[in-house]
Amino acid sequence: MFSQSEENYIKAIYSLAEAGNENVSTNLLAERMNTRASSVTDMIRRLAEKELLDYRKYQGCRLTVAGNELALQILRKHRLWESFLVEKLHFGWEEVHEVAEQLEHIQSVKLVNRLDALLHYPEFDPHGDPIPDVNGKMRRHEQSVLLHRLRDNEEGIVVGVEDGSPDFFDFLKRYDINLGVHIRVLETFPFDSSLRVELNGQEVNLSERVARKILVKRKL
Amino acid sequence: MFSQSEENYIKAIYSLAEAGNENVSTNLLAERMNTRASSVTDMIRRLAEKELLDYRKYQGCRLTVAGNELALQILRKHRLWESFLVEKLHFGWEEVHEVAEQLEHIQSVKLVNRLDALLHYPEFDPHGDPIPDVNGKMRRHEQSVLLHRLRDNEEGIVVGVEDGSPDFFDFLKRYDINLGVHIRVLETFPFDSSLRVELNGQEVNLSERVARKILVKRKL
DNA sequence: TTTTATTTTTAGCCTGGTCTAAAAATAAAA
DNA sequence: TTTTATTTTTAGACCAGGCTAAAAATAAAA
Repeated sequence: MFSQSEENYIKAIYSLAEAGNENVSTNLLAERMNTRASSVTDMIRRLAEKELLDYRKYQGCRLTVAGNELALQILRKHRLWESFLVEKLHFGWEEVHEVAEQLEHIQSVKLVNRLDALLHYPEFDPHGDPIPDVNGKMRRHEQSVLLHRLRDNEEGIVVGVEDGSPDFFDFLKRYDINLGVHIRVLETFPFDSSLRVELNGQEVNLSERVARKILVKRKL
Repeated sequence: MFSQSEENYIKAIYSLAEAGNENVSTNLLAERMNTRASSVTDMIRRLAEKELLDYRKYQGCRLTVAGNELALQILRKHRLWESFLVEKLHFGWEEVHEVAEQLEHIQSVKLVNRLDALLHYPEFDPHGDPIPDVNGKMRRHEQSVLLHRLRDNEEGIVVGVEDGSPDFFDFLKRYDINLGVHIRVLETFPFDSSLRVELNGQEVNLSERVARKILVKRKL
């Protein structure tokens, strides 16, 4: 149906749009895809041709309904495979992304639905991200989110953790991070994806690894 | 490491070599790959360049040790995925090939070994073909083989079937095919992969579907 | 508003993998 | 052994998906 490259572009556009970009600019997409703006322009033209996105020269692009559906379908596959790798093959959550990047391109509706069933229709993947169901619907995490998903200035209340190792609990104790604690994200550093946060009246820098293990409930 | 296309060529050369072709000719390979002889020549040159096979102009090609190892590794992945699809996702044996053709190209040593463990290190795939172990070693099926694997003039003794449906048993009863019956393959028809066989003193034509469900022990 | 800086697009080239058509090598037949 | 048929290779082209360098459009600054 669509090439791996096309699917990767669609996925990237989806995620950039979700992160707040109405029209995704060529340069932004180029950066995300680790490629050149010229290559992006070419691909965008092809994808617009296939009605997966709307595009006006110099104005960036946005997914059409069909493009959105495709993105959700790929996301579904990616997250189900990640779940499979962790649940059934005992991979660490940090190892699965790379392999899932490959597996998400396997073409077989039956396969992905059977996988879903094998895993008992999970609603969230090992990173805490929601898994679209067979119709592309996601349980929009009204409830808990992993800390690293908060954006600058968002605040959440700790409702759980996703790691039971002694080292991790030592860390939490050191900073008095317990259930019910309020955490506000002040700044995120793209370099290492670490976060400067405010909690218990102090400012702390949390690594990505830590932020991906702390479940919070968003405060609106 | 290697492209999907390259891997598919290696696989095809392996299987043609196994089927008795010392040096695999360009035309034969073209036919198997559903492509043109000129394309094959190109690809063979590239693969020879990469030391996966030996090649002398107009003389066909054969796998090097490295090529053989690669072929076995791909075969291992293919057959483990087929086993997974049948065992864990309840696919029918006839549906799995196409999907496994895609899955066999996923690059992750850890993945395939974990899959192997999940399935408890199976020695044969759902079609009865042997699965290479982590070192590329195959339990050469001294014992039972599916009937369709016999070549012209080979003879086997029925030791089991791989289907429990009433329709299948009706068929077996009609031709008096029971445990212990001797079957000699007289001729195989590439058109539909059906077989003309001699059994119980009669000549019968068996479809591929049937031949893939009957387990026999080879008579030497 | 005009100039300057930035973003985006165009134009043209490259590689992998395919194709067709024609030439060359090998095999079969006379 | 010479001719004819078949197989295989070469030559040249095409497409997807990338690249660089330069041109065009937009945005920012003077």
